Amino acid sequence: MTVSKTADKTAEKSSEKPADTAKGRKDAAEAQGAAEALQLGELSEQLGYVLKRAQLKVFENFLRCMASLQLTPAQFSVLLLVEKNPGRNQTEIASTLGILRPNFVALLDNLESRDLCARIRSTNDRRSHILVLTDKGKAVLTRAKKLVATKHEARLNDLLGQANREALIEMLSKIANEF
Amino acid sequence: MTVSKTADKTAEKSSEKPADTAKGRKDAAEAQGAAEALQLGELSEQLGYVLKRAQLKVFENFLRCMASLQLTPAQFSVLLLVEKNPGRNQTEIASTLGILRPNFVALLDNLESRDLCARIRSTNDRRSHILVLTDKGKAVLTRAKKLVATKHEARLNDLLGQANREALIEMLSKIANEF
DNA sequence: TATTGTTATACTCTATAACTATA
DNA sequence: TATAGTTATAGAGTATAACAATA
Repeated sequence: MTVSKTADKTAEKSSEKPADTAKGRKDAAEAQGAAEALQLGELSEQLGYVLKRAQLKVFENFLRCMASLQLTPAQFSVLLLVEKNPGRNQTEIASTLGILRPNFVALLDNLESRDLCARIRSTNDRRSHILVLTDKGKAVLTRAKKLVATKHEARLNDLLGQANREALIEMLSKIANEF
Repeated sequence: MTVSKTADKTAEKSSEKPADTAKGRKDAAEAQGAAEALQLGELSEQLGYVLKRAQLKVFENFLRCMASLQLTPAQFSVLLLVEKNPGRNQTEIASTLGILRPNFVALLDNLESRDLCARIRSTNDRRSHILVLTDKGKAVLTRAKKLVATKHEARLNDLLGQANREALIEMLSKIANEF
């Protein structure tokens, strides 16, 4: 455990943080000695509420599965997108992921400092940086995909079943794209 | 529009913020002149990715629907939980929602300053504050529920259908509770 | 003049430590 | 000694403005 959820600053600090992000919430829920659980009531039917709680759980599980590679969901998504779209610049990769250009700089600094991807000055337009995966980046991404498939997705399949998992992702995509 | 996503500081500032949280992301995706969309590839099958994007969309829609009442998802969840569980203290309400006690103080200060809920010193244990909704709080919550039902949930039903919406919430609850 | 990458900065959310008043 | 509410504070995430280099 002890996954650094952060890890985007230019100078990485792989210090043993006191806890995964999960800890705080868990503490919050377990602090007092279980004095009769509260009634959630309509809250358990609120889409936003269950969506947010589910998202937190999924990200926590992702971080645990990726602990050996030290990849956050955001970093993994960048690597996936750069692999699938080599030759694109920072603006294109960032905006596709909903990351603002200023915030993408530190994230890329981190990946580049770990030799997972590289900025290449474009010859066509010398303002832009083309992004590519390094050999190490490709290797790490391959291992990351395997971890996601065997640990992360497998867990979800156990919980929901293959068919439900696909239906879930389809509905979430629809919400993300059309809501 | 111009919903202040924040609104938790003790002294509320209902200044016209430059933009809803959504704007930044939208700008990020539309900034450059649509130079051939990128391939999402495996990203569109990643649970965490679609979950996060869907959650952001749902929260944005929630804020728009609640603009007239100026209630955030977190504030709405507190009002719902206090209504359903009157006589509970701050620690119990906060921990059930996964909010840490220190962070719950400003949130409550805001609701109390708007006369939506009240802290009452417990007679049994003078350390704790019992939480209750004020009459105004009950009235606002009633209106909020109607807005959620007629605008927010209705939108989701249009998009997915009633049956799918229920299946979605059930799956998300399962993930939130068992993943 | 407009755009790319960048810096600086601010605000929100989340997290921990430590104080106070009560128990 | 332990707990409830609180304060102070720090770290990530996310947002905007503005600058240098380039177009």
